[in-house]
Amino acid sequence: MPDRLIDGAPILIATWNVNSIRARKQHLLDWLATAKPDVMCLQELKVREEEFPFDELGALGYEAAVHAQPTYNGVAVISRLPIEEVIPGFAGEEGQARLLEAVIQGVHVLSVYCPNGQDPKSDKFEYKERFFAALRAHLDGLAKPGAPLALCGDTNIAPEARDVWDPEGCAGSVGFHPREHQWLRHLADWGLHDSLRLVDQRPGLYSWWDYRGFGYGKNRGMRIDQIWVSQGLKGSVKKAWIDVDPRTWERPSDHTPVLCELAE
DNA sequence: ATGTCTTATATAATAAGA
Repeated sequence: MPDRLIDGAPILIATWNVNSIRARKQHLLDWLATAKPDVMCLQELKVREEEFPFDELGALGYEAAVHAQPTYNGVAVISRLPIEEVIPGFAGEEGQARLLEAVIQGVHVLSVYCPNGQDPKSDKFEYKERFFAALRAHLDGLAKPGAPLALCGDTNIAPEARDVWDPEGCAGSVGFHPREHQWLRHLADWGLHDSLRLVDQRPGLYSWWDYRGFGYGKNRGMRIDQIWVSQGLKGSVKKAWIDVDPRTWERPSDHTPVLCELAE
């Protein structure tokens, strides 16, 4: 058995695809002030690193590790606990800023923004396939499943029927396609567990609703953001939930935060 | 409802994502 990884106080980890850190800066600051996560993974920064709000997050007690590019993609880990090591990027990115790892209290925290894939017939879908294969290979080279690791972010895949608003209608579409489920299963087979499903089996728990067609109002959502924990952290997951509230705010991200509390 | 709302960029109209 691995050593105890979480000493003392519980650690609250969160992940949020903000869909532009500039457009959502105040939402993020407001949410941090009340939710108070210790570690937070962010995706879709859509900003140059020099325009990332280091100072305003610093004022709330967070240091930040950022892997960004102009206009598209971009991921970060922000933390109130010291960040011991930062590894930006990996071999599968193909020039797009989609993965950053930060080591915090010995825990590997990975913020990931997986490709959307657009359409199963699109070449972007092939990129999504390569990305998932490369991500699995990256984990193979990074750590053993017994090591403490949390892979957090927007996988752009809803794992199961209970994670989409219309399983029949969505079947075969991007985000809920059998090939995508194979890729996600292969990734999870490294030794990852979907933290929310360790503690909550209810259907209809969504993290994303389409801007189009009044998706949120009709609750046409999908759970495409997850916090995956390694075998070494599985026993430490005490709570896991989705905070829908920010999706109701004015000019929201199309995603809402996902959280997981780790404790002895 | 293959829609339309979002954000980005050499700030006006377009591209791209979801």
